[in-house]
Amino acid sequence: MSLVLYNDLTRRKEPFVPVKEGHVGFYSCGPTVYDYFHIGNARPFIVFDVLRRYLEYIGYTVTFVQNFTDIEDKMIARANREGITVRQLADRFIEEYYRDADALGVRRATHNPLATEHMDEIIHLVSTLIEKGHAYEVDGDVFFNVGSFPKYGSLSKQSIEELQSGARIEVNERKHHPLDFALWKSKKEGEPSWPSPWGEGRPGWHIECSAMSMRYLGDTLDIHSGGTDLTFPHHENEIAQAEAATGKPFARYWIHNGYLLIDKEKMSKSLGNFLTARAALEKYPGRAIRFFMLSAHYRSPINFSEDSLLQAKSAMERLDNCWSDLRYAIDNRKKADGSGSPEILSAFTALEEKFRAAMDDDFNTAAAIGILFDGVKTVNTYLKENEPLDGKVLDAAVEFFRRLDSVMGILPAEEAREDGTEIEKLIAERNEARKKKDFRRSDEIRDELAARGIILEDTPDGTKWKKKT
RNA sequence: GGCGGCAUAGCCAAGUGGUAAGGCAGAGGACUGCAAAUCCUUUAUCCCCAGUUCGAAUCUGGGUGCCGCCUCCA
Repeated sequence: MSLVLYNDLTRRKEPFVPVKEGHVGFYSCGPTVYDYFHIGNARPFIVFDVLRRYLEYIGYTVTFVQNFTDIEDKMIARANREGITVRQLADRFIEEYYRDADALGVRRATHNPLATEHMDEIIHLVSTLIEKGHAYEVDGDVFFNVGSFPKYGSLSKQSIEELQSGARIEVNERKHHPLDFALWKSKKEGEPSWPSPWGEGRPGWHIECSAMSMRYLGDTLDIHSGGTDLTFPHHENEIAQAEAATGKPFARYWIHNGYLLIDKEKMSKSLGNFLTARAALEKYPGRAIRFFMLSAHYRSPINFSEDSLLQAKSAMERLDNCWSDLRYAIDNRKKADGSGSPEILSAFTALEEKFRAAMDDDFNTAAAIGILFDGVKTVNTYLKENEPLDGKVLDAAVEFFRRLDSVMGILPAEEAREDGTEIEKLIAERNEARKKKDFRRSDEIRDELAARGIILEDTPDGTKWKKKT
């Protein structure tokens, strides 16, 4: 049993074999930091974070690189509009990116390179392309010569002619061919620029990813990922730039996540039908959003809706309840270290194997979540039907969830237990009242706590409390 | 015009040849002072048609519907 993933290069599932045994170089296209990212952008961040975690879970050392595009038309436009520099704009939204990504449980990348900090690599790559006859300069602009790269179109499975026939590209007479794209743009009034052999200017959008990915991961990456809308032209162009320069395969596996739809339509900034992740996070817990994203296969489209998010939230709460019941059992319920109940221990082992099989099959997170819930059922039933509880089983259950969650990242963070002295006092008072059958008073206390977001549960072993999600 | 995706219960969603995971919601029951949580029971023949096969949601062909890429876009 080993990892198989769907490679867009070949349009089929392939066994995963990295260039260097035991190591994975993984590049994922990151955001242009001109605004908050929207919930559709959040999908690749979350989904590829899980892929990265899974690769680590099965033993790989992963170098995960995700860029920030910090120089680009929209950056310039917005900075000008706000009367700040492009640098200031980038700094601000990089910070905002981290804030939202953190809230969504996305682990920090190994490297988050910035285009503006890799001008040497970019210029060097452009120069190489010119030297090798794959690019040409026109008055300070440099274009990639698509005709010089026969493989062009191989990722999107389109020939140059086909791409061109449907194209809605503006005619630019300085280009030799309509599909030629800019590697370097000459400076225009009011734009930041960098010196280059072709004069002052700035890089085109596609070149940074080729330059920076190779800078951190070598000429051949193991995995390159991004949203499916990047397949053409962005990724096609990345391949052309990199392979024309190095003569080596640029990335072994190309994986693209499906769109997030809203009202059955693609969510995008240009359509204006977007919801920022920030706004979504004000409405739903980050873990619920994450759960929602993982509840479908990463290549399928998913539809974002109030209802979907509420469903995800309820489902997540079932998981949370089980987890907190388990912790409560360990802290408060009598336990004995017994034989370890072999049947249950092996049930956990079997479930983890199923989890692995699901994830090995092109990262089937939806199936993986199903297995997580099989674990929930196993634990709940065990907690209900066994007395005394066997410490070994409880520990195995915790271990099971911890291991799976190291990949999924949807369980609540281990937070320092907050001081519950006052809550405990009220609970004691309520239980006194209950003993005297003064249910009016006891319900009053329960309502009072509920208003503060504390939910009580009366169990045979006493009253437990938890905070509302 | 070229390329691609999707169609599974009220809702979300796995499953890609052997008689449908999981979750949400609903119904009934157990437990509870009442709740909450939990457990038990219960809810589908897989868009349509034709074909291949002993056997198809799963393969083939033809429809229908929805979505996307070919332009900045995750």
